[in-house]
Amino acid sequence: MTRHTTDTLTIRQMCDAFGVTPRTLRFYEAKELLSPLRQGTRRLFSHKDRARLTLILRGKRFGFSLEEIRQLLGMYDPAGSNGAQLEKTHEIALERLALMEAQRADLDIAITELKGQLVEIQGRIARFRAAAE
Amino acid sequence: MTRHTTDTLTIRQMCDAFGVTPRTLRFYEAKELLSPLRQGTRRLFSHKDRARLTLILRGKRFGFSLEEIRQLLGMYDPAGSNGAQLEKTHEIALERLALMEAQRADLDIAITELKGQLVEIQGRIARFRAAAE
DNA sequence: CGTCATATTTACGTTAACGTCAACTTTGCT
DNA sequence: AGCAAAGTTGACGTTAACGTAAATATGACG
Repeated sequence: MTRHTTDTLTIRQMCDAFGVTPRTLRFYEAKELLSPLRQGTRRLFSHKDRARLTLILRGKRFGFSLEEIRQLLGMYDPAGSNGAQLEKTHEIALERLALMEAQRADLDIAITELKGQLVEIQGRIARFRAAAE
Repeated sequence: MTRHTTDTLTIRQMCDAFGVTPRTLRFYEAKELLSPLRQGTRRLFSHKDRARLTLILRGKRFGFSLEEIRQLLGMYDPAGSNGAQLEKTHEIALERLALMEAQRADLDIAITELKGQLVEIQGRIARFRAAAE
C-alpha cells in the first residue's frame, strides 16, 4: 500500500488524476509551471500544484503556449510583491482577457457556422438515401 | 501596377490581406488545405481560397491542428459525394461541435476566473499605493 | 537483506508548423 | 532586348512540447 498521510500526490497518482505522463509533469516543472515539493528526491504534488495543472491544461485547450500560460499563472499566486510587478501582471491580465473574449466571439461564430453545415450535410445524406430508392 | 482583372489575388496580396507569409500559403497548399489556381507556374487565390483561409486561421486560434482543420474543411465544399463519405463527414462534424461547445464552456469559466483575478490584483495595487502614503 | 516497483536524471529522438537560403524562372517595364 | 521584382521549387534549419531509452537510486516488503 502506498503511504501518504498528507494530501499530496505522487507523480503517478498525479498522472492518473489528470491523464498526463510523468515526462509532462517533469517538463512543466523544468519550465517553472509547477514546483512540487521534494521528499528526498521524489516529487510530491500539493493541492496548489493540482490547481495550477488544471489551469495549465485549460490554457492549452485554448491554444495558449506554455510560455503564455506561465505568465498567466503568475497572477494566481500572491507572489508579485512590488508595484511595478503588480502593474505588469495587471497589464498582461487585461491583454489576455481581451484575447479570450475575442476568442469567445470567434468561437460562437464558428459554432453557428458548424451547426449550419451540419444541417446541410444531413440534407445531403437524406437526398442521397432518397436517390437510392 | 499589378494587373488583375478578375477577383483573384497573387500570393503577395493574399499574404498582406491575411498577415501570413508566402511560405505559410505554400505549406497549406502542400498539406491540401488550399488549392489555388495556376496561371502558368504562379498561384492565384480565389474567393473560395480566401474563405478557406479564414476558416483555417480561425481553427488555429482555437488550438486545432492543421490536420484537424483539414478534416473540418472537408465539409465546407460540395465534394464528399458518396454515402459513406457523407456519413464520415457528418460524424466528424458532430465530434467537433461537441468539442467546441465544451471549449466554449471552459472558456466562459476561464474568463470569469480571470475577471475575478483582475479585481484581486487591482485591489492589491490600490493597497500598495495607499501603503506608499 | 535482497528484490521488485517506482522514481530520478541525462540525453537523444520526434512531430508539427513553419523560417530561411539557394538556385532558378517568369513578368512587367523601359 | 534586358534588368529588376516577384514567384517557384527544393532542401535544410528551428522551436515547442513532449516521447523514449538507458543508467541509477530509493523505498516497501517478504
